[in-house]
Amino acid sequence: MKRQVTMKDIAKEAGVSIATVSMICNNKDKNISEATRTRILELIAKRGYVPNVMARSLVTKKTKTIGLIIPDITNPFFPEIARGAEDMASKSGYSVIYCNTDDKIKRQDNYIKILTEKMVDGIIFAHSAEKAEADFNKFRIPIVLIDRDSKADNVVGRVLVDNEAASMAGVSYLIQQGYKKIAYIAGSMKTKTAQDRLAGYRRALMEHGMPYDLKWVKKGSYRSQWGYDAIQEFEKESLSFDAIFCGNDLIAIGAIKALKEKGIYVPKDVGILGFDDVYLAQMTTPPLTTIRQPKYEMGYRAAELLIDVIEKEKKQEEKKERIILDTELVIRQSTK
Amino acid sequence: MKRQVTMKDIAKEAGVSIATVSMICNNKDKNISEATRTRILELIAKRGYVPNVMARSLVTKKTKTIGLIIPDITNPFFPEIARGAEDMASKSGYSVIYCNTDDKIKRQDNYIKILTEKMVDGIIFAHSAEKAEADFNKFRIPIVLIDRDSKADNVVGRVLVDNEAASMAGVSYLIQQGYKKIAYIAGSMKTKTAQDRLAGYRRALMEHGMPYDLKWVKKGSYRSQWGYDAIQEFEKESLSFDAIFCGNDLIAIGAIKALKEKGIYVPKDVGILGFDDVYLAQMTTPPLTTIRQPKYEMGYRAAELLIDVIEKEKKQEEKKERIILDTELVIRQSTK
DNA sequence: TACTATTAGTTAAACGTTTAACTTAAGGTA
DNA sequence: TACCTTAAGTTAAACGTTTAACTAATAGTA
Repeated sequence: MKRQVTMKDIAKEAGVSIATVSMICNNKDKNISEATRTRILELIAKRGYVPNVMARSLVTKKTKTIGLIIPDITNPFFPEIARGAEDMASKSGYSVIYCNTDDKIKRQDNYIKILTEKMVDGIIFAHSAEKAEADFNKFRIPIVLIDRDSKADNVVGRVLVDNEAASMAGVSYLIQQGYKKIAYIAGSMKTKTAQDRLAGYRRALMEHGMPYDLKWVKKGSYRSQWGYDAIQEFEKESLSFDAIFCGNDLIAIGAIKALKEKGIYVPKDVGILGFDDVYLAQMTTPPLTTIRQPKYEMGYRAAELLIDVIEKEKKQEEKKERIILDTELVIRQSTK
Repeated sequence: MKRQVTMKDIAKEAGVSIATVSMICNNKDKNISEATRTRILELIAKRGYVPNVMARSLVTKKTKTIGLIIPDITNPFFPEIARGAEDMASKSGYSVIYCNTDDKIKRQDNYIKILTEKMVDGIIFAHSAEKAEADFNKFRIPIVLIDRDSKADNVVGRVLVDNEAASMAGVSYLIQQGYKKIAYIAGSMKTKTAQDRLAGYRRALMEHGMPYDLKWVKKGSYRSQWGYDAIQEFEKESLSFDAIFCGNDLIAIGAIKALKEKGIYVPKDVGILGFDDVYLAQMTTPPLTTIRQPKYEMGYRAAELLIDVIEKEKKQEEKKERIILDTELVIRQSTK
């Protein structure tokens, strides 16, 4: 591979100093004559010069790169978030390094270390709450939380959804539709979202004067296999229900599959309510009634917020934005 | 934010030279006494020193970062690939920057430029063939192609699937099941995959002495809306068929939806064969018969190959690996 | 004329590492 | 004793930029 063309080469060939070339590249050209400016620019194009970002970053301490730490890109909830973040980032000239943690603290810590070393300018983070509260002090860079809240106060912002209110609205809808015995299959309780959704489920029941009983809630993970398995558990305990609120759409899909195998039909025999409205949700039979989260927007706004902080170099203290995005109950055919 | 702790700080505090610290950090410590070694290591831990990768990269010309250029992470075919690549990369201490091109040449070129500037050590690339052949000469870094082949000869490797053979096997299966009039809804003809799958469809028909007629093939995009629309087009032309081979699972799902709305049932009235075996495929009603691609493995192997080239600094000429992964016909319930 | 401003640059230090070449002291060998 | 080897470092250049501080020449002004 041929050697990279450097500023030095350009400067030498043009008979100017390196600083002149640098200034032209960075549009700090108030003190450069139009003639030299175009001459240098042409030379740059001709020689195919591209600036070395390493060298630049070394002095500016900005890498124009952000990190995106999520549990698993393979979970259909996350690609849209990632896409939103990437679209916004690239619009502002940033690249994004993505990291899958599987909600494992160890992987999470490792990525934090790596991203710190790589000197990313900031991080978008859907963190696991496995340890009571993540230690964000490890970060010396701005971080914005998505999807999952945390009490940690050294983050510059959050882009969330009101999981409790959304769940409450969803379960209330179920109640209004006449469902009497509503079970809840929760996702991983390691996440704040699962805790909030449980709280919403509970509040909906209470406010409608219906009993809240932990017998009717199963706690597991956010995978469709868990939805499938949870149904078996309910059956073992011979618990009967006429509707199930599921922690996310994947769980809902697994549950529907299990019910179908037992000859129980949705929504005829039991109603199913999902959460997220992933792409899949409209493709299943029956299409899922679910609570939509604006996933793309979540990623987009998070990147926007983060980049804003980075560029303004706001102190973390200054302004901690908390953006709450709207959810929407999407009524399809898994409920009557 | 506090200043980064540097090697200089460590060296000064320990009363050694910077070079000593550097050598210890990089395990080039043959000439370092065990005593100093542990002393420095302890100091590093105590002060929380992390090396500045920018500075290092500036001299070594390695960033331990690779790029992943794909059309769209939101397309369920790609997350698994991305995950495979990321898993392998992080195992070897590499990070991955991901880029969505939407198969737009302009975005593609832009990312190539950015990744070059950021000095990634290599690129994994699912490229669009919109322009006859992509100009990989823009790259001064190793690149491995995934999913879509190209005649370009300045790539260090490819990880592919034999789309033609796989399609031929799939369509042959359809024929063996007794289907007589098999249509094909193709994805974007900008991609080599779509072209190869068409070739396979054609060969299957020909080798079984069945007529190949372009009336029965519709060319569009890899989105489920296209599958839906293609059915309307067939109807307008009042073409009848008893099976459809779809360019991917998304198309298949869209087609099934359109058929269902017209009261045509799968597989009773028409059989449907998909491609990819995305997660969705087993969740739909009916679950899709489809040709599975080893997506995770594709990403994993591509990263493995790329990193191998990077670390060995093989010349591009030396060894151009072409890895062909096995596909598998997964028979579910969308065919009889 | 003497002074100030403006234009169009240049100089050189700094960013935090890596690494080839050198040094110095102690120990071994003939 | 004189010479060689080895261990345990040190020195200094290099990587490719950015940027604050400086300069030199010309134009404008009182």
